[in-house]
Amino acid sequence: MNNKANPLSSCSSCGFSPFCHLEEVNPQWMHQINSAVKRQLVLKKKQSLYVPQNTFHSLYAIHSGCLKTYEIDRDGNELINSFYFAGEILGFEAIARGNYLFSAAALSDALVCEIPYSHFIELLNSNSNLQKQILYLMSQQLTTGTYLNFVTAEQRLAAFLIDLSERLFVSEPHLEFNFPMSRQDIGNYLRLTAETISRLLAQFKDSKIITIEHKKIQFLQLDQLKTIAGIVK
Amino acid sequence: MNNKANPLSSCSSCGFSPFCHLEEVNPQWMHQINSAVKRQLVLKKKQSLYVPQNTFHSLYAIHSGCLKTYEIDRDGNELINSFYFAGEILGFEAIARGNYLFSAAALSDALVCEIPYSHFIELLNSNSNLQKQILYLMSQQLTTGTYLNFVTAEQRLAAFLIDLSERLFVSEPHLEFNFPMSRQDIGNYLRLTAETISRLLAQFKDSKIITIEHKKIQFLQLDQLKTIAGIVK
DNA sequence: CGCCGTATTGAGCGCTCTCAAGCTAGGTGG
DNA sequence: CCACCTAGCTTGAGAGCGCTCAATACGGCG
Repeated sequence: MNNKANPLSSCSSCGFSPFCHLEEVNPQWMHQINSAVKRQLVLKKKQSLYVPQNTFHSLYAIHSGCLKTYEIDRDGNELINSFYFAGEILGFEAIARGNYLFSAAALSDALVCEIPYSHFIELLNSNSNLQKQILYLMSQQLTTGTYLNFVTAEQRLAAFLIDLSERLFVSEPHLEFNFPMSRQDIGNYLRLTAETISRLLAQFKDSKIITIEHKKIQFLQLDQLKTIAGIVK
Repeated sequence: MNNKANPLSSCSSCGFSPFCHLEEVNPQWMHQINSAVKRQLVLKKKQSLYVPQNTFHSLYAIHSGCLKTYEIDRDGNELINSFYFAGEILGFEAIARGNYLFSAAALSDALVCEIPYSHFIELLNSNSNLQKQILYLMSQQLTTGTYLNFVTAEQRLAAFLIDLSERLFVSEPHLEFNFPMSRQDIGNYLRLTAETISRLLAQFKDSKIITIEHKKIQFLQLDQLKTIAGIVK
């Protein structure tokens, strides 16, 4: 892993900025947050950020790029626990155990900010608004990926696609985007095979619900997709 | 929901005490925690604690009994999100959204303590050790129920049984215990049918891995069960 | 251009579901 | 105390969804 000489220039370019997403960006926070970041790490595609054997010391905020956390089961299957995109934070699950539960690896070239847990705690103690924000973020993580709950493959994939479109662009959801991960990764996440993902995408395409060409997907009927996902509201 | 006249007498009888599990019980904490609890609620079996439409105001600590959180999908299936046992806290997932994501209902007669979120926040601000403890608890919740990850029904059930035995008795895991929930509930949680649960339990029994009679289960070969669950270490 | 990882597509199998019938335990009322 | 009732559990037979295995096509990158 490479260290960057100049850690951070501004809050807006910092992956730690989700702390600030919900409220007006506060110059004082910016300073506090920036000082909590130890260094930025440049990750090449497929490069590992941490493995379960590593003792927990730091949280990581994603500045740019995508990562996955995963474990390998007894039979050699890669079980992806979660995907992480720009502005999201990895490592919360390690607080309780003292070591990382999963392996984390980059899906693309990525830039992540390391936040030592001790700095993080100090930061929380110094600012009760940040504290609320952290509770908010952790709570949010408790609610993400709930589509693994769903029973059928169709439902899971539809819900995943919608979630993906919402998380890839924090500002506004896009109807068209590129998959940051392979069919195999999607399958490893949804507990389906790459073949099933491929077949389902073809099926959605035949039904005119999406267009898809390689990594590029476009939603033609978002409502229909939501119906399949079981998001009724 | 009934209100009790006398909210709390001592920390040891309080469901909020998981805050204190990890470190020496501190009299000062006890006082702070007890004052954060608004009231205790007595729940009858099958009674509802909250539904998704309810605005989020409070967290709930389970003093005694068991609860489940669930949602009903488009096709009418009850998807259980999580089970909660004595000493565990419900509601963290609602912090981000502002309302509860799931319905919560009692699996048995239960006693829960209501902790208004505003009290909770004050409590955190007043005590940085409690703050660490909360991060610990929320982190823990990020790591529970990971066996839904597993692919085969056998694996999921084995992992569920082990987790259950560890969570039902905080002090020391028991090899023998009674199921607090029905086969149907287990199935609704693991995304399997009650019939499949029944068949798998019979299969484990035939393999001399467990004994089972109605609600009473005993582990004969915990190692074997762990192997099936894929917990290799 | 040629290579290799990734994606698509097809055929057949197996695990889990569905549907259905019988069983058990516990509760209720006479 | 017993007959009955009901919800939950068990067990069986057949169907279907998603998996396995395999062949082929595609595309990025040297």
